[in-house]
Amino acid sequence: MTDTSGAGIEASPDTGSKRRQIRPKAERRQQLIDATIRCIAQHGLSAVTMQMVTREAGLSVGIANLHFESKDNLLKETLRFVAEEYHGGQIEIMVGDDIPDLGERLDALLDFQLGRGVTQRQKMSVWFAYYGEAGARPVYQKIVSTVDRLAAQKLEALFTDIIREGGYQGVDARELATGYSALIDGLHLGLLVTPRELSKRRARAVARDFLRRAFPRHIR
Amino acid sequence: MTDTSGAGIEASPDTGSKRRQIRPKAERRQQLIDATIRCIAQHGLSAVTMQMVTREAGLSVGIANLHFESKDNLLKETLRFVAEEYHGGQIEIMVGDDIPDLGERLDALLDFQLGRGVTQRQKMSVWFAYYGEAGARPVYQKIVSTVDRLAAQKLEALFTDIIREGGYQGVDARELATGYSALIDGLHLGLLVTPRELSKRRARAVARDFLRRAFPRHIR
DNA sequence: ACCCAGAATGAATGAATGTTCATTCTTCGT
DNA sequence: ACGAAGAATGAACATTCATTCATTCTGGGT
Repeated sequence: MTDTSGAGIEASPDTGSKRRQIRPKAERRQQLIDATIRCIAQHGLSAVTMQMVTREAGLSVGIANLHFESKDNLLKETLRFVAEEYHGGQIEIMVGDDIPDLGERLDALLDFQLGRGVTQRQKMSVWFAYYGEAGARPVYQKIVSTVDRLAAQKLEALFTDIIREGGYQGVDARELATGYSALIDGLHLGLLVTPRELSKRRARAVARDFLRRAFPRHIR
Repeated sequence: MTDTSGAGIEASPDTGSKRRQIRPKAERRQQLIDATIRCIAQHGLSAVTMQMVTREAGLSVGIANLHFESKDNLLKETLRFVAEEYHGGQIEIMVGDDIPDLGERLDALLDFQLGRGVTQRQKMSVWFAYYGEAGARPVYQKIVSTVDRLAAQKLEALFTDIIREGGYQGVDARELATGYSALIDGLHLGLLVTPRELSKRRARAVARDFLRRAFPRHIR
């Protein structure tokens, strides 16, 4: 699914209609999660309040505790959603046979990781907001590492295939995969914290450089 | 005070002394910043309270507002301290003439970045706690990018020297420096969030691999 | 010995926030 | 048409936290 489009992340609440609407639980949950993402991106995790989130979603305060038991739980579920969306997208590219050429598949992966628009910046903010708390919250650590480990395995497998196909010598797939993942994370950080110094184009160039140096016969 | 609650990793200053001590302002400020670092590492930035910090420091609540005007300011000054300590250490290694050999200087830099001092969970936690909020707080962004830019310049200069000395062809110092910095940041993240998957030793190996691939005549 | 500048204290205050729940409203099956 | 199930509301409540400030205490200078 190439179109994730952020579900309703950029949509604003219905304007004017004051009428109370009844919708199924699953839809409200997603609506609240989307609002939470927007709030975290705009105000930071530590400044997010329930009132803020429910107002952003165009709903009343009580509803958050109706569909999620607590604020803690809402934040937890929001992290789970973002983590699964991000890693799920990566994995789909890596294991899918849509792109038979391995070099092109690498490029598609890079596009997904560094190529998106404004929505991606929101997700990045959320991502690192949780990372910041992960040191003190085992719950967050567990959610992230679960999906992370799977993505790391798939990346290592992809690299292994590429190494075999290209006949590259003296290269360890696991070590390269670790390095590439860390590089992408670091570039995301740079884009978030020092956007003035690091443009998206330059970030892509840097990541591509890493891959080219490792797999010269596959990239460029 | 009742008890100085040795929860902190670093030993607290005076244990058992209930007597009120008068110390110069600068000393108290540092004491409070240290306590703030410990609290953020243990409980997360969003859970830190003034009461928590002052108790950790073995002082009363009022003192924090005496030496720093507000909680916001205390957090800001703590970030400034951590940022300057980290980047200052790097810069000292990069520009100092203590190590004339450029390859060895690179190794020393790597030691500093992934060795004991920095990779302590405490410092890492603090670092990324602020990164997480930086997307929504321009003040944090500015503090980090100010020191960050200086360190990036020094790193680029060091890489330029190495490229000249080694006669490496087709390598851009600026791009390499950006990549290396991002890689180090990403590895720190991995050490913090998924310590089970990424050991300190492996992180060092990955970073060294990056450098070796770029400067084969200087590393190993 | 004695003073006093200013360092340190912590109970009190008021604002902000998460959670609850009695009540209202919508929808859908019959 | 109608009633029940349950979705949605938001005022009220209890708690927690940053900040204040009247008061106490300490140590160096005289």
